[in-house]
Amino acid sequence: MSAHINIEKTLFCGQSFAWTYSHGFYEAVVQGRLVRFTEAAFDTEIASDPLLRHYFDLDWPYEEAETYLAKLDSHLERAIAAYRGLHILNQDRWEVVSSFILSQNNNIKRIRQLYQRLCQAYGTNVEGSHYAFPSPQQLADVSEQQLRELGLGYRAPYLLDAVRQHHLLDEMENMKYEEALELLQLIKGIGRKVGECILLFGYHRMEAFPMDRWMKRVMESRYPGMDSTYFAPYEGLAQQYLFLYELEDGGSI
DNA sequence: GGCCAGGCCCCAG
DNA sequence: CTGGGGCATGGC
Repeated sequence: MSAHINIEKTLFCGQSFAWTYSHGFYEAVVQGRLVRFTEAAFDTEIASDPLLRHYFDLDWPYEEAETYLAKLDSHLERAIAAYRGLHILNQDRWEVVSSFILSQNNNIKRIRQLYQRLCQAYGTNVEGSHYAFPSPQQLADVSEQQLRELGLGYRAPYLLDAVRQHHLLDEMENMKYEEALELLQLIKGIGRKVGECILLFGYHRMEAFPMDRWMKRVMESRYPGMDSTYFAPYEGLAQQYLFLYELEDGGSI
């Protein structure tokens, strides 16, 4: 019983677009291999694997953070009660960068579609119908027109600019937060919000606080005049709970 | 059939 | 530096 992780919410809360769920199996290609498991098998098949332990972030102090955040106010308390065990994954950075370039002015369902189409069109086949997300090298010779035909729309040139500048992603390891955010924004199509998503979901920077349309609604209605520092040092986790709660519960109660 | 989506670019002021 | 129009696409 390693994990009080909430697998369904963690995989489908809008941080990763790689996962599918059907006939009781969660499936995705992670680090080049097909990962497929049932809820019941998580502890034996996933939690025992060092690489996947890291991917699912099973060794970060979530219980401590949940307890702290739940005491801040009743809205957070409800969100945490509803989705307790929501983890921030340790995903591949390039996949996160690409995913959130696709995310702008888009909805989660369609981001997932575009992500999967890129995998099938340009990624490596891993097993059966499962493909890895294409590397920068695999996308290097793809044209803007080809990406538009996949449905990326005006985001096509943005992804290509990220391909060209993907080397930037290795330079931010120990950079200060605002500095890393500025560097990311050298890539076309990455602004503050997308940059913060990348730092949270790709670099596990918990001080990140992505403000999309949903989060603006939450902040205006529940936390007027306040900013992310209220949630420190767990801004990123608080944000993800509040985002999901707003998205799924319509900010009710 | 409009409205909306994990926004950003670009250009006026 | 701030504000707002325009933007591809498709789900609902």
